[in-house]
Amino acid sequence: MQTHFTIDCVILTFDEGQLKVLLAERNEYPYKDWWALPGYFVNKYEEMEDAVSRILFEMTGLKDIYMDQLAAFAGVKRHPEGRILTVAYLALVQMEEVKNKISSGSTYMRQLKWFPVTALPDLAFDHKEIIELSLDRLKKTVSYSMTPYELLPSKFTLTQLQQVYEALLNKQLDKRNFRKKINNLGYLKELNEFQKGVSYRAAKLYSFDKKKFHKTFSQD
Amino acid sequence: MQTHFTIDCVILTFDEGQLKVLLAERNEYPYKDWWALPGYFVNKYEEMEDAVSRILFEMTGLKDIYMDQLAAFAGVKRHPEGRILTVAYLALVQMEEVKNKISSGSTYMRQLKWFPVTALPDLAFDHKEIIELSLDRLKKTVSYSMTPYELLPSKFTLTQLQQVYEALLNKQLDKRNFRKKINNLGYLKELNEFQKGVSYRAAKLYSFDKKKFHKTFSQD
DNA sequence: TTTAATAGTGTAGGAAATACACATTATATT
DNA sequence: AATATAATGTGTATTTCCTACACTATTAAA
Repeated sequence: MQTHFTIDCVILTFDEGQLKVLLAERNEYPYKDWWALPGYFVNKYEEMEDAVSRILFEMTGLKDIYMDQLAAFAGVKRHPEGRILTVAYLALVQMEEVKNKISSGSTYMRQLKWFPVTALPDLAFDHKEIIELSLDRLKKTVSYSMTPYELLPSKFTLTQLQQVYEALLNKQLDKRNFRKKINNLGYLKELNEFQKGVSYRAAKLYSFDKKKFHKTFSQD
Repeated sequence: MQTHFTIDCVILTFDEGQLKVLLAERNEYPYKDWWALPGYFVNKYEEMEDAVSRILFEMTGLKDIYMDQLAAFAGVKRHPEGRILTVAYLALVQMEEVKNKISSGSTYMRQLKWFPVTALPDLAFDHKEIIELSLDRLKKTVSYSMTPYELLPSKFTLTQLQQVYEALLNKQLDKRNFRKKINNLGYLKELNEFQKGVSYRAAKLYSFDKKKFHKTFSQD
C-alpha cells in the first residue's frame, strides 16, 4: 500500500529574548487560512534530503541550512483525504542571517511570520505536536553543545547567550555561575566591540570559536 | 505523489555479555535469503503505532513491547522497485522474557536469529545503517536512564549491569566507581538472593526500583 | 587443601556545581 | 551638572561529584 509523503520544516530562532518558530499561512484546503509549518510534498524520484532543501527553499526562500531529522508523523486522521506521512526536520537559524531572505515562493503558502513558541496560534494538522517535540528534543541536547550559538547572531553578549540557555532549558540561571561555566568551556572569542544603541552600560560582544569547539569534541 | 511505507524493528537485548540484535532471514525478493531487520508494510487505514505492534507480532511473535521511533529512511535507491519509505522503531528487551516467545508468523521471513552487534552478517537494504544509528542513539541516552535495565533480566548482578553500560558506552568502567555511582542513583533494590550455577563466589542479585526512578525524574 | 575465578569494599585528591551581593558604567532625565 | 535608571561585571566558600587505585573474601572444582 502507498501513502502521500511530505516534509515539514520546524525553523527556530532566538529574537527579542524569545525562541521563535517560522510559520506559514496556508492558501489551500484543508486548513485554508490556518497557520502551519512550511512544508510540501516529496517528488517521486527525489532523495529525501534533496526534498528537504528544495521544500525549504520554495516555502521560505532559505538555502544552505542544516536540517536535522526530527521524526515521522503518520496519523491516519492527520488529513481528511487519508494518511499523509510527514517527516519533520528541524533547523536552527540566526535571525540576522535570515530575516531579509525569507519569502514564500509558493502560492501554496500566503505569508510567513515568526511566532514566539510560548504564543503559538492554532495550528493545522498535528503541527503543534511537532513543534513541541522539537522543543523537547532541543532541551535534551542543549548543554555544552553549539545549539545555543546557532540561534544567535555571530556577535552576541553573554546575557543574550544566557537568555538562550534559559529559553531552551526553561529555567533561570545564575549569572556568575553561568559565566564561569561558559568561560571554562572556552568556545568564546572575546571581541573588542560593544553593544550599541542601549541606554545603559554596553555589554562586551563575543563570538563563537568554532575551532576550539571542534577541538574539544573531536577527542570524544 | 505516493510512496510505499514500511516499518522496520530494531530489537536489542543483552546476552552472554554482549549486545545482540534480532534479525530475520528473508524469503522474498529482493534480497531473498539475506538477513534483514524484521519489518513489513503498513496497511492503508492503520495508525503507525498500531502497525508497529502488528508487524512486530507477525514477524517475531512479540507483544506488548514498548518501541521508540528511531528515524525515517527514504532513499530512492533503497529498493530496486523504487522508493520505500521505512520508519525504524527501536525496542529493548530482556532475553529471558522473550527467548521462548520468538517465532516468525510470516512466510515472508524464514527464520529469526540473534546476532551480536559487533558481528553482523551482510544486511539487506540500508539495515546496517539503521542498526548503527540505533546504537549511536542508545549511547547518547544511557547515562542515568533506565535504558540499561530494559536489556537485563529482572534480577541481575551488579557486574551484569556494568557490562551493559560498558557495551553501550563501548568503554571499560572501574568497578568501585561504577558501584558507587549506581548506588547514589538509588534505583536499585538489593535482594536477598544470589546468583546460581556459577563455579565461584555467587554475586548478590538486584532489581530495578521503578518507583524510586520515577520519583527522581518527575521533579525534572 | 589448593587453585581458580569472581565478588566486594574505601579513601584521598581534584574538578566542577552551587549559593550568594555589590560596585561599576553608560545613558537619559531634570 | 547632578541624579536616576538599568544593566554589566566580578569572587569566595561550600558541597558534591569524579577519578585513580589494590587487596581480601567467598565459592566450587580439581
